[in-house]
Amino acid sequence: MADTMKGLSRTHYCGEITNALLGKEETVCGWIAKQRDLGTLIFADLRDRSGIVQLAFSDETDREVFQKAATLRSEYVVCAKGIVRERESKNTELANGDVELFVNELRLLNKAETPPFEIVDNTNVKEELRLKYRYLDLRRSEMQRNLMMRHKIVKAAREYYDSQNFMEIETPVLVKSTPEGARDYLVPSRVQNGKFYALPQSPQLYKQLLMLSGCDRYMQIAKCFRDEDLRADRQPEFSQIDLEMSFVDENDVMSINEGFIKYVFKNVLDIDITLPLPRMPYDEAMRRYGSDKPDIRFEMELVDLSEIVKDSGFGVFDGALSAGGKVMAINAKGAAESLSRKEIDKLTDFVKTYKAKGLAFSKYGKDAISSSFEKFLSEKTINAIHTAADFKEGDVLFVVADGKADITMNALGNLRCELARRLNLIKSGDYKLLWVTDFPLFEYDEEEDRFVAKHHPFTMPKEESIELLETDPGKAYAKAYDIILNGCELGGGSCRINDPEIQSKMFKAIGFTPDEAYARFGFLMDAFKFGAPPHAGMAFGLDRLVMLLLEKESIREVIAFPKVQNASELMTMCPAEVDEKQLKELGIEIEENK
RNA sequence: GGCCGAGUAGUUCAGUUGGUUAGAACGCUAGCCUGUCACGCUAGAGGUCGAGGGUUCGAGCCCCUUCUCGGUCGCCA
Repeated sequence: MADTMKGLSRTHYCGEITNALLGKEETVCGWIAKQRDLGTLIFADLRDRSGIVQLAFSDETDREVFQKAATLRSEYVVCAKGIVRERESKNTELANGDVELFVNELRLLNKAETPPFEIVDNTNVKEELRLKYRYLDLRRSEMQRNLMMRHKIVKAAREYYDSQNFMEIETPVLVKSTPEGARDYLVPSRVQNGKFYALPQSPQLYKQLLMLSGCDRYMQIAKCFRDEDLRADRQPEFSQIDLEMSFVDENDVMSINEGFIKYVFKNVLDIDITLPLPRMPYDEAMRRYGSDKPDIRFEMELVDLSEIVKDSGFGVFDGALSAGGKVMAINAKGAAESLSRKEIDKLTDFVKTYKAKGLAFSKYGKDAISSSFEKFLSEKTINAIHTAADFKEGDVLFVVADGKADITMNALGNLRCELARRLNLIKSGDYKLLWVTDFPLFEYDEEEDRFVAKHHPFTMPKEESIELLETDPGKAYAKAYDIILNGCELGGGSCRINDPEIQSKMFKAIGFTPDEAYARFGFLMDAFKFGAPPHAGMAFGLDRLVMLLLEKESIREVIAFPKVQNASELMTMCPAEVDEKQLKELGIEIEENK
């Protein structure tokens, strides 16, 4: 039979038992992390979310307490009352390693089975097991730290946006499905058989309507859902710091929200961010970094060789250029020694995953250059390439040529980041932020043979692009902006269309007939007839922000109960089958997927 | 849907060319131990080698199928 806490009440968290309390009688609660039985002397480390305190027991004082202490095992739940005293030998590893609690009353509140893995900080247990027993994993101080960091960031968001006159408003979780964009999670309606709600991919339409309602400045810590495949930084349900503002343009939105970033970094990490953050148009980001989310912690920019190798007579280059593509390079400075021929070959496979057909290289070793392509080029061309790329002894030059410029840039952009990892160009604790602006309004969807909105169909085109909506949509640019932290998209937003005329042109450009547009977004189009203010907004990926501030590789480390790659949750084992009765009520029959 | 990687005591791993009874460390159990804190010492328990099939005199190891987890491409307005 377990003890109760009757008559005892916790006075401090374990980590709060310090030498400031010497000589005082205090009561602590928690889980046994470790017990060391020396025969007539027993020590036990007691852990709670604040840290650890050492409990000490001697058989010379209270025989009963001592015998109980001898039965303590890992993860037993106890409450202990005792006197704070100095240790005879100190533990410098612990913040409060100079004191211990000499216990005179011990309550065994609950026993525990031996846990499937040791609950220690530097664990290397497989993540699968950690997730199955997530409640045990979360006992680890590292995970407690992660959750606390997340809490602090959410708190900072509420504080900051409140100080800027934003109002937190909840929007519905059961919403109408809008087939544009990501796949929706669907929720069947029982009351209306055969009909479905969707879970929101974002509160987008509601927050725009709140602007129309005169709320002026809205924010919400919003749960969002997308039924797409997972990645290390992508979960099917995730949280956004979502906001929208009226009577503003993109400059106002960027300036208010970089203020939030500054506030978070100062409050959570005590790091000063210099404002305003740099801004870079999308086209420049692609040209210089091969990415719309450039990591500017390191150089290694793309070099366009297209002009230099024009008419070079080398089939690979000529073919790419005549198809309208680009020949571009990056110079891995000083990488010649660390990159073997074998590793360079592996990098060829790496760029192939981004649809590049191959990877040409030149390696400038000691006094000699080995190259996969220079033998096909004239000396003059070779020299021009070396000059353009600043190719010197010790460098390795990588070249990609493709008939599609996007493929060349994307492949090199990803290669650039991969090389930075391999060559250790990225320092821990380095945070580099920027805005990427002026995104294309549309991208062409080959499969559907039509333009689709790159951001979403309520994004305001740049003034000079409005007439292109009807003539040449592919050349139109949007009043959209992303905020990038260390090569990761931290958030993004746009100015929204508040003019019904522009909105209908927009729908037309993405191939919606007026009827189709009305069927999907009629409520919004109707609303916009009643005086929609100019408005703009954005959303931050909360999980990603926490992940980046903690320098974690996986978003799962900062989510209490995350899902794994096949979108199941290993602790509760959902999704799961449901009762026949439940299905019947909903009028749903399951058909086996072939 | 495609590609790549991993799966061997509770945990993390080793396991040679296919060859005797599959090992180590930590954890766990028991005993001893007065200042430990990665306590120490002694002893012990613990294995469907992810699963199924095949090749072989013989499979943890080779072949096929499959499951699980991770990474990634597609996908993610």
